[in-house]
Amino acid sequence: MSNKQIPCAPVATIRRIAEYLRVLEECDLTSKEWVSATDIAQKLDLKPIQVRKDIGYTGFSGKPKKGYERVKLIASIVTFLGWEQPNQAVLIGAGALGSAILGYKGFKDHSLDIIAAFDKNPKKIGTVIRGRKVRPLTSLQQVVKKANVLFGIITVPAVEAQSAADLLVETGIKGIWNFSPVKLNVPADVTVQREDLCFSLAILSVKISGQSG
Amino acid sequence: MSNKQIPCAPVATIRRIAEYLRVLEECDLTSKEWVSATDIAQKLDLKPIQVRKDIGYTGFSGKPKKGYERVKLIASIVTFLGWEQPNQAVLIGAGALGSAILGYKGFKDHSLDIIAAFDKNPKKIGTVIRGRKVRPLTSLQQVVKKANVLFGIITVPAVEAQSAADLLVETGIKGIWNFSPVKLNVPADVTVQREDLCFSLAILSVKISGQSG
DNA sequence: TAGATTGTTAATCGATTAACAATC
DNA sequence: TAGATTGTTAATCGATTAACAATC
Repeated sequence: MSNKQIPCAPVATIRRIAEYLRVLEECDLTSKEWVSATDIAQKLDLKPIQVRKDIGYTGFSGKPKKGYERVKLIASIVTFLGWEQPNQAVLIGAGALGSAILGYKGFKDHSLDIIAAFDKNPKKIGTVIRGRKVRPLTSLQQVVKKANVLFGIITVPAVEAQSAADLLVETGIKGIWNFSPVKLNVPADVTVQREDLCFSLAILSVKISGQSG
Repeated sequence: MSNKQIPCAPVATIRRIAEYLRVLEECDLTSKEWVSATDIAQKLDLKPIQVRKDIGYTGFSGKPKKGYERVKLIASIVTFLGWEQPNQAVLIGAGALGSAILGYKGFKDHSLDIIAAFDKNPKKIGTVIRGRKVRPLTSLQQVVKKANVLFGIITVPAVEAQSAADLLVETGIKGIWNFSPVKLNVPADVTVQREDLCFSLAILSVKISGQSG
């Protein structure tokens, strides 16, 4: 009965699960062997029922009265997120934002390893940014094939975003993390995660102005 | 009858409306005086009914058969988003990410004007990043009061995020754009927009791995 | 006029929340 | 044992989609 069908988790659930992982690794809870949905919910202003439902999507089971075995729950979430082994990625666009992302230490905790940076600007090629040598786009295909690269990160200006995406698609990559303010055109089997600051700014703007009304 | 009650728009609607604005300003449509929901939907892979419903939240009305008057719709969206006048913001944390945000040209199109940058590092104070002099946190209160600052942007490391938020709350600011991987503790009347890369990474990871299942 | 398009009201869909039996 | 907690099944809530009358 353990091969129960687990339906695909909603995006909101995935976000929360990533947050549970962080809470479970916080020092407040590291001393506990068992953690309940109530413990987690309290730290995040959520309702215990939601935490339980979310954890269900990972396929992990707790024990009535005790809760969830902390270490095993962490392992289950890590598996659910696909963060067991380091995941290789490449980055296109070694500008200010690209550099910031290359330098972000936090990704190590999420098994993300940006193995190479690419840029079309000849002046940048060959320079070293955050420990990675910047390479020409012509070597993208080769690098992706050689390492087992899971997805590409696009941090180029708007006008160059689509062609960067096209190059990534050409390599056979199935995921793109898009930091440019452009809706990319890609085949249906390629997943794009948009990180468009304009949207967040819009939400914040409306919420703030709405509060006075 | 024009003082009809418009309910608060869902977050997903706000995101899409920001995207409609971009489409309406694209060269493809600038020649058109009238734009229909179908026109917009087609450009974004959405259904016309959703576009019409969303536009309804802005309070703007179209004309049967013709569609929406393009220039007026843009104006209505800009008002809805609170982007009529430049909105002042301050930024705390002049590191790599902070610099990238300070240098992002696209914000001009969204009426965002980051008027000042702050940092606690004495070595950074006084230096100029992307045209803004970095100031000490002790002058935050004064700068916020003098200008009409709408919100604060937090780009400090995780451990400093909460104290940065506390300082912003102290100034009376009602909005925070939080780029740190920390859930901030703020009063109920302060809006926080989280920009946690870890969440997006989680979503992308699950979607990619899920595709093979 | 006929057809395209709007905006409203109703139906559907999916996510969140509640209720509750099972249980260590 | 009694009480806390899980996981399932049902109810509620809100967003999306459909249906359709109104209209330029």
